[in-house]
Amino acid sequence: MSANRDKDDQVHQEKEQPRRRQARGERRIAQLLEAAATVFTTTGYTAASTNAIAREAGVSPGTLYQFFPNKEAIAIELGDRLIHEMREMYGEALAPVDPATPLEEAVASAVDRFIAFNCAHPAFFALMHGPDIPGRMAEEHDALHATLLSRIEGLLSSFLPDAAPADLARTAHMCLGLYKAGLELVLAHEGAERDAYVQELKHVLIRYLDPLVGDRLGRTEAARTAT
Amino acid sequence: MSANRDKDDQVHQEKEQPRRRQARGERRIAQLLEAAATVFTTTGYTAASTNAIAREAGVSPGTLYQFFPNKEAIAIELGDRLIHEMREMYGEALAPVDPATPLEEAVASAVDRFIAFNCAHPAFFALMHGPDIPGRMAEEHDALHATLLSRIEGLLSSFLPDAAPADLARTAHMCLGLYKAGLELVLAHEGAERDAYVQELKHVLIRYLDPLVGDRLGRTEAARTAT
Amino acid sequence: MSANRDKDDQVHQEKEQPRRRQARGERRIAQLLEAAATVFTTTGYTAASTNAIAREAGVSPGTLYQFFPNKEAIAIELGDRLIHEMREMYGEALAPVDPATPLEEAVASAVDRFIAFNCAHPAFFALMHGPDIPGRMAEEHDALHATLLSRIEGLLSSFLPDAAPADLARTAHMCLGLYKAGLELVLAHEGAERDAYVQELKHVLIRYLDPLVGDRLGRTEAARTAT
Amino acid sequence: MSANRDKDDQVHQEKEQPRRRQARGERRIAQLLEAAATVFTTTGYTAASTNAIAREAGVSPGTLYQFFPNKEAIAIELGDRLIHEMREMYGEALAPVDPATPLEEAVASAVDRFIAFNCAHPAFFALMHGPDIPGRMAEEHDALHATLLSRIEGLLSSFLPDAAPADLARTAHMCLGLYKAGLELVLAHEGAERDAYVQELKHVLIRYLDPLVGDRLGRTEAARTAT
DNA sequence: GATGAATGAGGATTCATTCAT
DNA sequence: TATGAATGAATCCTCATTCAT
Repeated sequence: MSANRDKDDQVHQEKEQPRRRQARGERRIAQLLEAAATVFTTTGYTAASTNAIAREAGVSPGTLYQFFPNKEAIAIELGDRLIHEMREMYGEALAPVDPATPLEEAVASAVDRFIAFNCAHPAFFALMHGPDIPGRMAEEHDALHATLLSRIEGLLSSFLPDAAPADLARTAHMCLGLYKAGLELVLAHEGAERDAYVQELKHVLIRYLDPLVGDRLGRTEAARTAT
Repeated sequence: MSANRDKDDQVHQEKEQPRRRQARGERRIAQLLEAAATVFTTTGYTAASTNAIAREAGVSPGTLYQFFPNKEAIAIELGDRLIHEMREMYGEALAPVDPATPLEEAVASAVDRFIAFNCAHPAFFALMHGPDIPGRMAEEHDALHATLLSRIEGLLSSFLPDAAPADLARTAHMCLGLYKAGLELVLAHEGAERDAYVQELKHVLIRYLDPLVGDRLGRTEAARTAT
Repeated sequence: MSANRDKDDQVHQEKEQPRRRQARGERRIAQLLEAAATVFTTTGYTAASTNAIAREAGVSPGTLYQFFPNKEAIAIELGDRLIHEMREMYGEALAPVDPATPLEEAVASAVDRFIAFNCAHPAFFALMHGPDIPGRMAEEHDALHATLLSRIEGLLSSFLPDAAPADLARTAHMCLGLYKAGLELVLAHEGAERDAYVQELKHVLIRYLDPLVGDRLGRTEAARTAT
Repeated sequence: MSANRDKDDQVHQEKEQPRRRQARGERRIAQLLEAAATVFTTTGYTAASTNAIAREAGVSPGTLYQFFPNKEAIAIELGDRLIHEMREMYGEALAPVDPATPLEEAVASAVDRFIAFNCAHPAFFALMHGPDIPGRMAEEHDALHATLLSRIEGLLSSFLPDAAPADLARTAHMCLGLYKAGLELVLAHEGAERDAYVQELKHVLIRYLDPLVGDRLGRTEAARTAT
């Protein structure tokens, strides 16, 4: 709840008692988004039906459409909130980092936090799970994607201050892709095996990035060491 | 009515043999699979409808069901054929490799071939594209997945002869995941950018695997060199 | 927005209660059941299609499914309502009867009422009309059947107080079977011929039951008299 | 195989080798009818599909339609053959009987034979199982029905020589209906319970008919005795 | 005759969305 | 606002029947 989001509370856009109205509305929206998260997680985004979401939220379909113009909008808003929550949890985390931090540590911490967040908010995975058709990115996922990318870019830029923007963007895309791939495997397993996959994912990212960073100190040693 | 058809006179109590197909049927099947490939590619597997496939093939829905009991069966058969074709193109490629081959070269070649195959058969991507919900792998994708995994394991085993089976399997899973992630990015771009992504994907895999191979000769040097 | 609706403000976490229906919905249900009755009567249960029922009711297929999960449910509800109506018309009729009533009279009255009811509600016949394959009783008909049987057993038990339960059940099954058979013939004819069949049906039942009752007074005389 | 059916063998309707052709055709027809019997028995007439029958017979749908113009025709022909077989087994059974035979005996014997026949040819039941809609008798069942009725009338006429034709017909209809009702119950049970139902069915018929016969000797005594 | 391919309307059911109350 | 009713096109799939070979 940073400063720029509290404004709504102060500005009365409508006459009457907008406070109460909005309060109830907010609750309904939260209710619906929670339900959506559950349904997305359970059935996947595509298979999720608006009726199912409304039912899960304990409201009528009509009510749902009072707050969201369509299914996509629900996904978008849910994504926004998740991003927001992420930001709250980790600050502008993944954001520029003390350049002195070893890459290893930065990556490991980022992965751990990402994964923790995903486990806490399984809907995140469902929303992140890209387009069925490469190239055609649906609006829902788009926003989420863009945000994640920019955050990853932020992180990377502190390690690769000299990289060309295009290269940075590409690297960020790669990292996100690799992360999603790893996450899928992580979520598909449990216990020790899950931990092992987490470890592998870290290796992948560290080894991928390490040579790009290269000349910054003697960090390369780390990447060279096998499991 | 050639001689070998008059046998009917002796009343062959025909058992439940796989009904012999006519040439026309074989053609229809090919046609339907081609149509399915198109539709899967265009809309993704989940959104693809059997009616759409039939329409694309220029036949009635009933005809489709004469050859396939359901959508899943189409995906499975299409997957089988693609795998088969892959095998024909590359032999038991990706299969064990001359251990003297440098990792770099092996990975680069495998990626190039995989990608070439995917570009030639875009449906492959649609079929490979995993489950919406992690853990719940549908039968359609399962077969394809299993085959790919075993091939990758084959390739890896020549580089990691001493790895424990569980580790080998995990590594194979990772490689496949990474590959799929990279492929998505590759397919989402064109021209020089696409090539750049191909290169990145190779880096990812090589750097990920290199330390695991490690002790085999002085191959590590390669991985250390940045783009 | 009357007072009792503002309670929402306290956020009643509404559980999975049987969603309260609106009057309109109740009307639609009645409408749909009426339509179903018509279609069942016209085409028979098996051949009746949900789309046909919806069309007959003048609504879209979707509307039908808002109230009934499937065809079976329609049949069951219709059956329930018919049973209910029957009970209302005749009280716990067919239920135990003054033991002094002559069998003849009891049967005649029961048959007359049953037939009158069937003529008023022809769908009853369609629903009663058993399984296509003996032994495999579908749920729809089952409930109706069971109810009818228990009512017949009730009637019978006042005449056969000493019968073993198994015999009573068997006799009830026979009576129901005979009744259905007779009903079919009755409905297939009109006017005087119909009346004649009604008479025959009564004879059949009376004569079948009379010897079972036997020792109760000199009732046997009746059965001995021919048409 | 009475004399009037062997004629086909002697009369060459077509030139060529009609013998072989017809022979093969007859075999196919028999094959198809057998398959139809199986399918009708398994799924009921309405639910039986021509494709299923062809499959069961091990031939293609096309072949089926080479011999029968439609599903109905199959049922009709199957019914005819069953009737024919019945006639062969029991001669003009159920046909007029030595008037001295006690009614009891005649009915019991007829029921036993009918039931035996039904158990040997379960398709008979499926075909006999009347129209879903009273009054609308489909052609398939019609023929079977008519034949059965005329046979029952034959039987009855020896017991009721003085009955008006209309009464005779009505009584025959009743008997057939009662029989079908009883058969359903008989087939729905097994072992001792089945036998009990057979016994009940006999009682029903005997007691129903006895008073109609009445004046013929002292037969009434039998009917008066309870189980 | 025999085959298997082909049809296409029709079946049950779902779902995003809109409407009347 | 909130509700539940209403929609209708779309989904997968079936089946009696016809057609080309």
